[in-house]
Amino acid sequence: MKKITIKDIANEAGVSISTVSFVINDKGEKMGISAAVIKKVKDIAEKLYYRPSMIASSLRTGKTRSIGLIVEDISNHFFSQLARVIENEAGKLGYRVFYCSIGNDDNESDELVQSLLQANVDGFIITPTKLMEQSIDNLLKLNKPVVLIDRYFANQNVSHVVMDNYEAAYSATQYLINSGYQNIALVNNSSGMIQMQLREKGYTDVIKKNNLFNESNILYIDYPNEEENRVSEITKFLKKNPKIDAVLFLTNYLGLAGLHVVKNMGLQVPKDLAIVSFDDHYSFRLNTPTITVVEQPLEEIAVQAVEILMGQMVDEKKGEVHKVMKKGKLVIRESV
Amino acid sequence: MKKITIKDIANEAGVSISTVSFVINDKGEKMGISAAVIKKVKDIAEKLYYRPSMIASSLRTGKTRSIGLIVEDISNHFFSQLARVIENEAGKLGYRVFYCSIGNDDNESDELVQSLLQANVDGFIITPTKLMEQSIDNLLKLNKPVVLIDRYFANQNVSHVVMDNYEAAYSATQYLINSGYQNIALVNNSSGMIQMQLREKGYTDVIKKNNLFNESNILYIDYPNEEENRVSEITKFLKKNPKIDAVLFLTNYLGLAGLHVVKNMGLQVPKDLAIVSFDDHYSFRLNTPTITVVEQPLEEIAVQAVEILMGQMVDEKKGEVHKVMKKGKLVIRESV
DNA sequence: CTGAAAGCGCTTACAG
DNA sequence: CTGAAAGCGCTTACAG
Repeated sequence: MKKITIKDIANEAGVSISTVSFVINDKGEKMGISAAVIKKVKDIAEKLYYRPSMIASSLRTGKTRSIGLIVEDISNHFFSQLARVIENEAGKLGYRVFYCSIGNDDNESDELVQSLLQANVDGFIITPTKLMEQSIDNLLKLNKPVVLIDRYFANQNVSHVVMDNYEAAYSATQYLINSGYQNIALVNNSSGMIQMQLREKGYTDVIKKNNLFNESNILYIDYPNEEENRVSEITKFLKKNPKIDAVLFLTNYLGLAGLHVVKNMGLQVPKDLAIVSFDDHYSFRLNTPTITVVEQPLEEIAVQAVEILMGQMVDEKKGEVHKVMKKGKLVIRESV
Repeated sequence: MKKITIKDIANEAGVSISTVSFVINDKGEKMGISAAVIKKVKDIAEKLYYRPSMIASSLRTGKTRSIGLIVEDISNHFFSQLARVIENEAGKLGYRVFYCSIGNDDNESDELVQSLLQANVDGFIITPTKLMEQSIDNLLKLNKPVVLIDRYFANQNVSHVVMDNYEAAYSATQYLINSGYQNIALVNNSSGMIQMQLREKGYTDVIKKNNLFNESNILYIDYPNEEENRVSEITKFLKKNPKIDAVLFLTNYLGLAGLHVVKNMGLQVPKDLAIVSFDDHYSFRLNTPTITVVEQPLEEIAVQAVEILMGQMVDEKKGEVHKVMKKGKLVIRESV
């Protein structure tokens, strides 16, 4: 079965390929093609199961109707959810999404960008890691629309959609303080990424305001890292600081490691230790007790990121930069 | 910054575009191009940051060096793991992977196939759902390489790589019997897909052999379905059949719903109820007690699926059909 | 109202 | 050892 092209249809219909192209792209009427011809062409296209070649049309127009999505790790629930919503949103608008994960080697991130560039995606949505600032600058130079999500670079003027991390951490910590905890620890990673800094700052500010600050209550876990190491680091940390009565974990995998530790050490939550984690996860809802979390407005973030990106793909709005913050939601469960 | 093409390089180097093309594709030596010219062209390409247009080369060659991957639901851990390994394997061979999820509407599955076809993928890896048999037949007619994973259609002669579901269910059930359980329930879904049938048959055969069969010990949960419904169905089922002392859950999301039920009903595992589930999941390892599971050889399945697919993409092996079964692994934890 | 033709950026058979 | 040219399947400015 050979591939049906626009030419086959033109032959069959006895018209030129231009006419077929106009009809197929629903420009028939605009180009003043007679209703009879339009119908004939459409019927034949259907009869022959004609599928336009995206490749050929991309080559001609320079557009692929696709966007590249680079996330930190697609196997992390947070990112796979995000990806799913983005795919849906983009799909509604007729855009395909090409995913990829940065994985563990930040050095490879520019290669991902290059390969998406080579695939000629029309725009990018990225959760950037530290080393990507340069890659993103390059995209801007190439005039490629880019929207960052989850984090961004403070000194770069690029559209982004993120949660209000400072506020979310501030509220979560405030909630722990209000619940009577006095030695509230923080578990962060060492990535230094801006969203992590802001979360830490939210925690620190409210803790200091309440005169509860204690530097040794803060743990940084190397990033990236394996779960085993996270578990052993947190265990060591809790053993060394027995006065800690609550912990705020700044990402879901840190929180999950925390649950393992609690389990291993036989601690009672929240009696021995209260827990709040950023990002929701299946295991947080299933755990006994269920875990209080800061839920990110994933859906809103994804929807708006796509919207902004689409805006940047039409010429008039090309230069507009939108910086959006969405509020997180403290989901109160049983762990505090 | 304009797009650099082969022509720019040819101009700069003072050679023809053919020469450039040969060099870029590492056919320079074979075509007898002088080492000096090769070096010159390569240097210029690098200096200008030349990136070949995949689109143009695809249009010309008819190959895209990409494969389409259709999974049941990318947000399910099992499938996202599978996707990740497949992406890695394919990546090693210079192939890009386009994912998509069938989601909840089986009727849309043919559209996914069509859109991947339109994107001109060179081959397909699919976890088919019931309604896809026809779509897959179409792919075969179009001479597109296809490898099915996780399940297949009994009457269709298509390459596939699956776990030995019958054996895995048989062993898991045998293990429950050996551990002294007498009223072993089975929770299946109503999809009727072959892997589910085989798992059920493995269970049934060994149960009958031991004279433990009881039809009311088998529950079918509508497919597809929401977690809440799964939880309430399982709850009703366990309440109605109080003699049940062990349950074999045939997928990870059934097992997870089962854990919710156990939690809600306040049952002690394994004292009140022993549990084994198919497919591993983070929550199974974190749960107290940890849950015994049938782990699928994900990595092996993914690797071999890619291997077979690649084989089918070279002409000589085009027609070869490989049907492969891999053994599952019973991971013994604390829930039995 | 419709067609002939150029061109997107490549690859490759052919010629010399 | 290297180049001129055809062609992949489209879109679109131009002509009539």
